[in-house]
Amino acid sequence: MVEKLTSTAKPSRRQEHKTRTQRALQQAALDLFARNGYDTTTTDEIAERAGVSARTFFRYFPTKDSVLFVGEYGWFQSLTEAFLAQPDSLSDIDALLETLLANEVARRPFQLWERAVASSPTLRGVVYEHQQQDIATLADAVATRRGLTKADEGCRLLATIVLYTYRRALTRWLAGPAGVGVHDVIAEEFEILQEEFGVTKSKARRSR
Amino acid sequence: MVEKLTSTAKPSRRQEHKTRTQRALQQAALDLFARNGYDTTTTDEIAERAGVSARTFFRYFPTKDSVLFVGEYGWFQSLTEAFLAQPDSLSDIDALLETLLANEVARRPFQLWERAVASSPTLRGVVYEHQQQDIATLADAVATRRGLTKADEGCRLLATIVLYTYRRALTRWLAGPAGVGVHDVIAEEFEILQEEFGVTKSKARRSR
DNA sequence: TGTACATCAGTGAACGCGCGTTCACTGATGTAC
DNA sequence: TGTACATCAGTGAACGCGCGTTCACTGATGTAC
Repeated sequence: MVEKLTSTAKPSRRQEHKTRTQRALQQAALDLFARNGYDTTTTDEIAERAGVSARTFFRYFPTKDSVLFVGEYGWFQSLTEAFLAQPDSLSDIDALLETLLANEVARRPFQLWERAVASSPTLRGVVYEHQQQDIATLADAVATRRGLTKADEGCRLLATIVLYTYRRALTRWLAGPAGVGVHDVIAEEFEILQEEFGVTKSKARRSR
Repeated sequence: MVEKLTSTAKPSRRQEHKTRTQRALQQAALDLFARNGYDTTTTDEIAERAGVSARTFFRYFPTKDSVLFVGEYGWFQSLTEAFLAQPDSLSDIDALLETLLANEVARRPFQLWERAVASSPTLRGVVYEHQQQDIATLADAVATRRGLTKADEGCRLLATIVLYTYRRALTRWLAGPAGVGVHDVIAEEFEILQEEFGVTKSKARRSR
């Protein structure tokens, strides 16, 4: 019998089924939240759309909002690692810019996600907290790159501003026409940053 | 009979009583949220502490969270006006810095507020939305100062970064020892901004 | 100033609703032999 | 390969809880005369 080999071990039939159920719940939640809004969507609806009983939802997620965030770890971690892998010749800001430019973002899922989050203060709050976490993580990475043992306020401020600028770029990208690449918007946003604050001469390329 | 004159007209006994009740509810909510957390505080408790029946709470506030935000308008509006009143000789950033330095913040109430907001994602989300509003308002003011008819992305980015930097300063001020003035922390924060991003030579004064 | 009526802030009780929990159960998958 | 048992994902029903609403009422304040 041909056995499909996956990454580490064979996921048992049970495990596979569990994973499928979880994914189905998450996808159903994302779709419903994006379409109808978080507050008007009940956990019962999500379960029903995922083809599973209402009770099952809470076997996978402790709270209604957590359905959007389970498994969301790691992506920022790898972004941070990519940042630390940038050549030393780049300034911190340029290294950050390069890292962000190299980061691919899938438009459609991101759009659903943004809509879902925008539909509820609760979700916005949770995302905000994650952002604070991300800022702290990035600030530590910047500190490492600078040879500091611990992030100082400079590292934190830099991380804060760069991440909010990045977020602005992503939001503008989503709001804009579908043809434009993320890269161009990010590059443009960092050029504006340079113009407004006289950022140390960066190699940010002229877009358009 | 001596009549106490207030600002515009005589507030009737009824009106006075209403105002008192509302204030009592808001104060009770702030105290309880800050002490016990938003989620573990019930509207019944708030009403009880304010010396009023449970039902009355919802006569004043449509939702539990709105108790913290009613009457919160205007303060940012006047900050914006103060910004526009700064002399033209100052650069936009310096004008913003001057405005923020001149803005007095009462430590204790602000501390309660921060604790309350920190205790719940829902409140964080609402505050975040208000921040976005404030950023848009400030961006328009910057546009006005620049003689633009409408805020462009430069105005918006500037407003975003300045407000987040301000917020960082306030947070650090609260976390620090009680003796330090807000002004010093704000000035220091903007110096760091200058160092990190090479902001156009500003007259931010050395503190300490 | 005094009386009669109108308004309206506050109350009490009952209810709907959705999140999240508890408990006893079913049936498919996995394992021991 | 086949049988007996163990595990565990999923289910159904009932419940607690707090937010927010509805309705009929009370009693103090305000107003007309």
